[in-house]
Amino acid sequence: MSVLFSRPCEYALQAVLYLAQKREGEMTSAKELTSKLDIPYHFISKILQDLTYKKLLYSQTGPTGGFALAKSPKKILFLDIVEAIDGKDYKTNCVMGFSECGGEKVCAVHDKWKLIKENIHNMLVSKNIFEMAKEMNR
Amino acid sequence: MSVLFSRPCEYALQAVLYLAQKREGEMTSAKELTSKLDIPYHFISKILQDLTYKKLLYSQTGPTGGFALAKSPKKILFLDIVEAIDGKDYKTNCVMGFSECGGEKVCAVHDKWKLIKENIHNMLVSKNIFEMAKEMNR
DNA sequence: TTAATTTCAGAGTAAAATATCCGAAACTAT
DNA sequence: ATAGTTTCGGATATTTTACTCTGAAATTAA
Repeated sequence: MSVLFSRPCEYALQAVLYLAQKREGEMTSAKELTSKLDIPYHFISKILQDLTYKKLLYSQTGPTGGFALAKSPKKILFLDIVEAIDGKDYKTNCVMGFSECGGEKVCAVHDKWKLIKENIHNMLVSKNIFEMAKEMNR
Repeated sequence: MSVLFSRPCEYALQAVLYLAQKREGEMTSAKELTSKLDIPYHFISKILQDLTYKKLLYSQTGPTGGFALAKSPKKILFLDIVEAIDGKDYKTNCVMGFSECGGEKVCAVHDKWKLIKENIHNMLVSKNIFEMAKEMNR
């Protein structure tokens, strides 16, 4: 089902993008996220906790509590989320699964895949999530 | 671990590329493939059977038996293998996992991802597996 | 201070992906 | 014919990923 990123990573991207649409500092509960996005409650909760632990989100318990971005959405890139959840695997692993590929020996599509990876990286850093959230609102 | 294609698909690509290095018509056993490539015996066997069922390989039982490409490696593309095993998911699914993305509404990186997908497609069709196998031999 | 609402932490379950086993059928060579 | 070697088909097992449950701790407001 998922293409390039893990399921938790996809959910994290969706959630962060949702939070980026809120006014700065406003708290959003896991409950709201689960109803607006189509993500199981306990699962998104875990992911949000994880992002909080990694300092990308800020959280607060109690009523009026919830989650918010830890810093301005203008200063957060897609790449920050992706690397927090999935690490850098997509950058290092051979697209054909050859374990040797990368050093001395290299697979048959290594160079082409390298270019594509650069494009992907570019996609992840070229816009901040504030701009992205704004785009999606239309 | 795997980046873009499923594990079985990665294995299939490796196996087919190995077969493409053989002279036309020569049979190769699952046993040989499992020892040359780093793929579990029973698993690669299944994948080869699957590719045989899908007419990409030809097979024969008994000693001297094994698997061979069903047609000339000059007429087989990477895309043929990928679509046989994984289908077209990477072409249709949203990279952020939004189920609505694609029709009316569209996600924040839809256009960029579309370009990348075109690059990937290009990578899968620009060379046939005969050329690829030749390259990798050096 | 109590009840309600939220996140937190850790364990548990379910489903999907990956890998294995086994007995049968097909083929080859002796 | 028979023994050896291979693929075939279907079931099973294992591992990883996705998802859930439960009880506790923090916060808020009445």
